[in-house]
Amino acid sequence: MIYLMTESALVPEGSIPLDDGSAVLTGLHAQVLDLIGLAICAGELASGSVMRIEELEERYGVSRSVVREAIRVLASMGMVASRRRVGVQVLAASEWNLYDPQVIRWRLASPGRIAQLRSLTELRTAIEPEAARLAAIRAPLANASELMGLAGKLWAAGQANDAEGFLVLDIEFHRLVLSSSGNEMFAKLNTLVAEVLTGRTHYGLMPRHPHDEALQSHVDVASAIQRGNADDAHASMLGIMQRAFDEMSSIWEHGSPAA
Amino acid sequence: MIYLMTESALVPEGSIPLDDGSAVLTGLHAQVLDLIGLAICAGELASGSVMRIEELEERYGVSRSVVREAIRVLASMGMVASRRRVGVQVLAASEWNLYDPQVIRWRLASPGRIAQLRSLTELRTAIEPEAARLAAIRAPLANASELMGLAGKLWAAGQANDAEGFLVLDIEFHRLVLSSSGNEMFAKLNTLVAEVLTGRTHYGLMPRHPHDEALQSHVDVASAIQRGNADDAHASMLGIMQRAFDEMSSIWEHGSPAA
DNA sequence: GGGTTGAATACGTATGATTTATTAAGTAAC
DNA sequence: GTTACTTAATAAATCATACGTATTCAACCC
Repeated sequence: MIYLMTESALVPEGSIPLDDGSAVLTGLHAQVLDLIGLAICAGELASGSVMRIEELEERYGVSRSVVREAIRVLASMGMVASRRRVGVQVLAASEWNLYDPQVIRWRLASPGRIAQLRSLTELRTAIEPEAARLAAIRAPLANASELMGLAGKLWAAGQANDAEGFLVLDIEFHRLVLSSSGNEMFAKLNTLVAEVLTGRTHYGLMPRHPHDEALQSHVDVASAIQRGNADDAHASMLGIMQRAFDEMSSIWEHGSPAA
Repeated sequence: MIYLMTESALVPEGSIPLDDGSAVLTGLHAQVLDLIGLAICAGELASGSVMRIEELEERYGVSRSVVREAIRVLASMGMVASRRRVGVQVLAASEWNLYDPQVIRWRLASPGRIAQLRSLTELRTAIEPEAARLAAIRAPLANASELMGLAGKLWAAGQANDAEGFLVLDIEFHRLVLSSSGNEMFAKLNTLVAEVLTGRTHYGLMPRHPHDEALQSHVDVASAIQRGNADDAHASMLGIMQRAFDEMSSIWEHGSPAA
């Protein structure tokens, strides 16, 4: 039997994000959902295996309603399917909603996170240069100025070897580019990008010291957006992406971060 | 009070896709979820408005568990948040999981679908050329051959003015390119692309007769992938995307499909 | 006026009863 | 032996109800 935390008086139900990227799960429903989701993504509950509601009630020591609600959410994520007279069946990974923020977090917390970071980085290579191009065309002046400011601070944090500060600024920079694209679908990928940046930093897939060219490219992106030069913005962002991909590749092929 | 269909003996719980793209919703849970989700996307339930569980029970004539499970799913999609002593609050559209297939379907069924098709088409412009590039590098020979076959049939269907046949083949062509990219994140966008292609056809945002260049571009993409020429595959797919975007733009600016 | 207390409220959780779809075994007919 | 039909077992789906618990709001006191 797995014991779960009871409600605290401090926070509303659901998940409350913490500064370090983790979160407190309040409410039995959210906790059970998290445990089952993690177990599936980690492969502990293999594709095809079935479980009964009653079995889950006992395992987690919660009531039917809590389990059922968690199962419904997992079903809407394509992770399980529940069928009468059979039980709750774990579906193949090809069925999962890989763009669901919760699924992304579960997979990044599982073995196989490296392969996922590779997929996500490839996705970024397609998205972010195009977002930068659109931002150069559509971004309000205020956003462009803020991007310039962020690029400056990012440069400073890189020079000062301030890894944590760098990460926060980097996330904010890319978030602002995505939202400045004026396209809701691009903007929605900001959580995905933030998870990738956090993940590659925490799992040692970044060079210990950011390369000067990477820092300069961020300035170039911001400057191109401010000038309204779409092609330059695209090219500079593409440079950032390719460098990020190469850095990750070389590190996971050689084992440890380069200097 | 809204009356819902009772279970039929023909199909399992959940949603069963139909040939025409629609689906039968079996199970009270799925029906209630669909009704509320649609109402929110259509703007009938405005952002910020609150409803009580009991109120929803009465409106749909179902029990508490059914309503609660639907609400939990909507909460995981970022569409509502339920807070004690307040009720269930509809969240702003900026919080919704726009990549959830169900959310995409609800939004395409709502007014404002044109704006969404525009966003989605812009997203395709970023994704599909890159997917074609990767497919040229990674696609198994069998996939490349199948793409060539599809491109041929697509060309024939276009010449024959067979709109329905064209749509089916077009969906299959783009699905195969995405999955041949070898990237799970790209592959997962096949439902999104299928929805866009279906939507723009059914809402009259396609030219009545496919342009010859568009048909030729599909052949070019398939051929480039088979030759392993990444840059050509990228360029040809980009051509398809830009033409699609321009066609949609000109139609919704002038009102009716061009010849 | 500001902080504290307390009651009202609506969600959260637990549980038992009942219904319904589905599977699989058993049976009869061919 | 295979097919078709019937029946029983099973587990999810639904309903109904009770109780627990956080949050809000207002009355109250200092």
